[in-house]
Amino acid sequence: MKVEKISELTTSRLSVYLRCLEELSASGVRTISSEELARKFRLNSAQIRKDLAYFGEFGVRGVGYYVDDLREHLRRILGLDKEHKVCIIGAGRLGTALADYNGFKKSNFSVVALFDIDESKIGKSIGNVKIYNFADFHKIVRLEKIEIAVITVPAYAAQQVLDEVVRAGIKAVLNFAPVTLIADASVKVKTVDLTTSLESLSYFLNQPVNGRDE
Amino acid sequence: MKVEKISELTTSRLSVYLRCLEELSASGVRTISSEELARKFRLNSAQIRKDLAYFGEFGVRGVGYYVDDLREHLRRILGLDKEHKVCIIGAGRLGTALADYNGFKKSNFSVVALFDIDESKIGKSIGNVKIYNFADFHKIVRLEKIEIAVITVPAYAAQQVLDEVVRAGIKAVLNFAPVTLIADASVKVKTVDLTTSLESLSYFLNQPVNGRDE
DNA sequence: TGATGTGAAGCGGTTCACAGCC
DNA sequence: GGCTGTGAACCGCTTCACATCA
Repeated sequence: MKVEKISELTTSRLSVYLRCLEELSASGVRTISSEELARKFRLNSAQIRKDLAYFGEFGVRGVGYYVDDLREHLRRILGLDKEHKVCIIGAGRLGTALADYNGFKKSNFSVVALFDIDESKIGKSIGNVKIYNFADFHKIVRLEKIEIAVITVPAYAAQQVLDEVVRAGIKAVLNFAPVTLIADASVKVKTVDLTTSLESLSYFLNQPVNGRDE
Repeated sequence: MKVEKISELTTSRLSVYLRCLEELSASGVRTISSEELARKFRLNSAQIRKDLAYFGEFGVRGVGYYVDDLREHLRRILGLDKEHKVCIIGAGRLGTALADYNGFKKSNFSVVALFDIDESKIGKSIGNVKIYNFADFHKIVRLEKIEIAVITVPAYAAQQVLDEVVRAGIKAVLNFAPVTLIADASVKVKTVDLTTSLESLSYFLNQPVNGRDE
């Protein structure tokens, strides 16, 4: 085990490993070697071992890893053993779709608020999630102990929204607006840029040989 | 100019550069140096020059790049000078949100079909986009000349859907299902994994110092 | 014996620094 | 003089290969 800075590449893979382990656990597998895990899910065994070794010695030589044990370790490492409150800013199509998406629940994320500035939307609900006035953002964040913000507003408004999010003390942001956002280094902003993803795909459409899933 | 394999990192940045140039062009800027472009949009000037140099010599020494000229070059390189037909498989919340999203139009993508297997959805429309029976997938792909597929079905169905997509001859896929998909190397699959993105953010919530937008 | 944990090598991408050209 | 295009240096991540240990 090392004391190094962990890259986002590693943490993303931990999330993938966790998903694999959940699948294995559900189908009754008790132990698995890095080799077998790699073969089953198209990963690299050395990378699995190295990623895990950043955080401890979870394996048993000659045996492999205990599936349920490792799963719990990963959940703890990723901070998924505690619930995290999430808000979504921008109650458009994408924002409401995400608010309604059940897939986050098993990771212990719960969407507790939507925000918008459109009077006609404020006060309504999407599923159990109420749409609040963005003017009340700070208050609701404090009240609900929101830790993560998802930004689904138009590009032109995104930086302004992010500034407000940072001012409210939120340290983790998932941004869907197709712009590069600037924030203090103490705030982790991850941008999911669908336009860039598609445009990048478009390039490879015209190439003789293509790559595969990454 | 080199003849090398272009990485997805490069093509993604080209998409970003294009967006920057469109903004500059709209505000009347005629020429720009890589240095200034980098400063304005938080990029790296050497990287801009190197990325562009893979495709030609677009700049003028002592001057910089002609904004409109470079923009058109990038549009052509990314294949955005021609329209690309897109279909979305899975007419749930996310699929319909994407079908209704206008942001792709200016990149010359047009969503021409949604697919589902749910009888109650088939035949309906989201905006101008009709929901078809997935059983008719091959026929509609051929008829509409669809080149790109977006997968927004549940995880358990995604691989099966991808296999069908590949069989229909589609070479570019954007996948939102939280699973690693396996496809032939001639097909480019890009996965946008929201669960992994959030779980990765969750990790950084508990860390003393965090990174910034990447 | 068999699989982990890990130093070392390898590789790809980024940044530097400057020759070359407008 | 100023900025591009690019070889070289650098850096970080991935993969290899093996000493180590249950």
